[in-house]
Amino acid sequence: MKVTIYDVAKEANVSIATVSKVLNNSGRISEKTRKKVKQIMKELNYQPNMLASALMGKQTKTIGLLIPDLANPFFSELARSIEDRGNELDYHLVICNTDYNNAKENRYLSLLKQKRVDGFILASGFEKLDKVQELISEEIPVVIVARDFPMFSVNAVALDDFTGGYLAAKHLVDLGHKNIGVIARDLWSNRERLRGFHHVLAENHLTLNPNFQFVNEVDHIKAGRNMAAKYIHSDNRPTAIFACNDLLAAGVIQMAKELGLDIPQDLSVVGFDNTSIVSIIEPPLTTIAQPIQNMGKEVMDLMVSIINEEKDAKSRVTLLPSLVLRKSTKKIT
Amino acid sequence: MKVTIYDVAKEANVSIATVSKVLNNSGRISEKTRKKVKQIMKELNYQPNMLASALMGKQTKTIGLLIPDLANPFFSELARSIEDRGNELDYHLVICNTDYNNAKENRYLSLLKQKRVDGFILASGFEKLDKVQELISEEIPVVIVARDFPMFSVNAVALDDFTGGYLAAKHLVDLGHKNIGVIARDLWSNRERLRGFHHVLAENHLTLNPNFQFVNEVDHIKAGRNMAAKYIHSDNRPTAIFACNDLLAAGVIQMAKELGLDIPQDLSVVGFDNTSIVSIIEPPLTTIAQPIQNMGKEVMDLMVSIINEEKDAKSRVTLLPSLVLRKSTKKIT
DNA sequence: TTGAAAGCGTTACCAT
DNA sequence: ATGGTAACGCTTTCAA
Repeated sequence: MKVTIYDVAKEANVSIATVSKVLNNSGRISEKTRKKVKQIMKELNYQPNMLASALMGKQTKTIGLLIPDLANPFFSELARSIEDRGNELDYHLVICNTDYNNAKENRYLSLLKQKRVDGFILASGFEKLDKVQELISEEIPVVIVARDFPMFSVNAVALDDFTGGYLAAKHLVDLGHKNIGVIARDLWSNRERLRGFHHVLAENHLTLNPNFQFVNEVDHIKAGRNMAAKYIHSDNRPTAIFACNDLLAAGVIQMAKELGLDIPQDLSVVGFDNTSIVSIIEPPLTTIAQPIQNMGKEVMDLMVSIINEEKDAKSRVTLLPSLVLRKSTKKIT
Repeated sequence: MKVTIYDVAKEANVSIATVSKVLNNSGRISEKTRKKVKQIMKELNYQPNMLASALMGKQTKTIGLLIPDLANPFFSELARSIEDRGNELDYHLVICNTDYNNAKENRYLSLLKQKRVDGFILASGFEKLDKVQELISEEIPVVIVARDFPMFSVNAVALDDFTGGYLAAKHLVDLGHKNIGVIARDLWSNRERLRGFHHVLAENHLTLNPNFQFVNEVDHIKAGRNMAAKYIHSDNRPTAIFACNDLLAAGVIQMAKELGLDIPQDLSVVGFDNTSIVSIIEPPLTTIAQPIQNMGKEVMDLMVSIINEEKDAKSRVTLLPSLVLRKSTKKIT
């Protein structure tokens, strides 16, 4: 059967208190007994039961990660980088796919709370904030990542989406484009990107292509294709399209090519995220890069520092996007 | 503070035993008290502590998933499908990236054992099987997925890799190719695919392009590029390449195009996995499809049935790959 | 139908 | 330096 501290204690002729102390390097134990106990633990292949110690108030060393969709490269790369840092810091991740579905979000939150995770990293939509609010009032550590809630005080590491949109628009406008379409889902971050985008347009006395509207298909590639077709078939076809993520951009490029357009000659397109698929796309996609690795590290570090109460003030880390030039945009002639 | 069964019991004027019973729908409780207790639980917003109940021998409802790399589309899609099924069955997933590194694998195993996960789903390499063997002898449920261990009796849901290789070779040979290159990492599943591949070649008195050798870069796209360059520059250039995953194939296509070859006119390429990136590749990739959704469901179902001891005999589910024709292969002329 | 009490495997305080 | 023991929050007999 499972070996417990009792077994170790008996075998080593000490009390369980002593065993517990050598386990945690706490209290004062003579070098001699420490050696002996450790020895016995090896022999018996003793594995401490974390459930019991967590029940006594210690950490579970487990973080809940709520993410919209692991099959989306941006999120899987983000999850990967968070897990990497977690591993270094000895935390495990319970990863949950929410599909931006509020009911799923809430269900996961409540279930993981019952499992007493040490904290939550939220990368999901959470258009309804009440449950998140609840976590906070219960003093459960929460960090938001890749999703901003400017209206409400919570720890977060986010991208400066406004700047992202700004950069994209600036690049396109600098290339001489005057009729630009945008493709985006109706998410907070995208509204920010649009704000940045509009800012540049306004500076240049330009306006968005009037066919713009938010898309809502879950399959991003398909969404990109459909919206691209709509833009291309309209009687006032844009010369450039800014897609709010790389998958959308991939769809745009696909459809544009199928409709006989040359990228970037007939249509410039810039994506967002800089996931690993950008180099697969033909032509390689010019995109606004999110520093995914960094983001993962920052969010995990922030989480852990909150858990350890190293900082009581809420803090917010904002990372900057950057423009990565490849081959999908071109100066207008 | 945290509300426990004691609080609920007190408030409802019953014993904690009664509360526990209504919680688990066990024992016989009068409808009246059941109602009352449930009512109080609502009011107090009582959340049962799973740590405590797991400590008493109940399940943790958590499964450890060891996977090589979440940033690889095949694995993230697989993880996604496993998690989906887990969610339906009320299990959470702790996801760990192993990078095919045996030390990491073992470390995760031991840590998750301490957390008393109900079982392990292993999608990682595990070239050293001792720790897996150990799990089995400790009667901890284990299922292997997307990775076969024919030599050793363990529950598994795997792809018929031999058939996968067979299908790829058959397709290429049917198109008239006689000089075919292969690109693969040295993994068990790839050795099987090669076996199936060779089988077809032998049937047709053909032999593999002699420049073949296993690759081992971790960056698959890069690996595909490098190996493709090698094949293309050799003085006996293959007319077709079988890449053992889609990423590798993407690299091949990229490099081939950079070197001025037309796909599929000058070089046919078939991939493996049928991940979502295939439709982004130009031209769309002909590939051997793994039924990823199915695989995720099967593995989770198998896991749960083992946990619930619905089957004591080891079982092994083998799924069949299929050829998906797209535009990257062409009849030789 | 309900409740008392004995665990589950730890930690931590207080003695010794 | 070491050990006894009361928690932690729950489940599960066994009595009542």
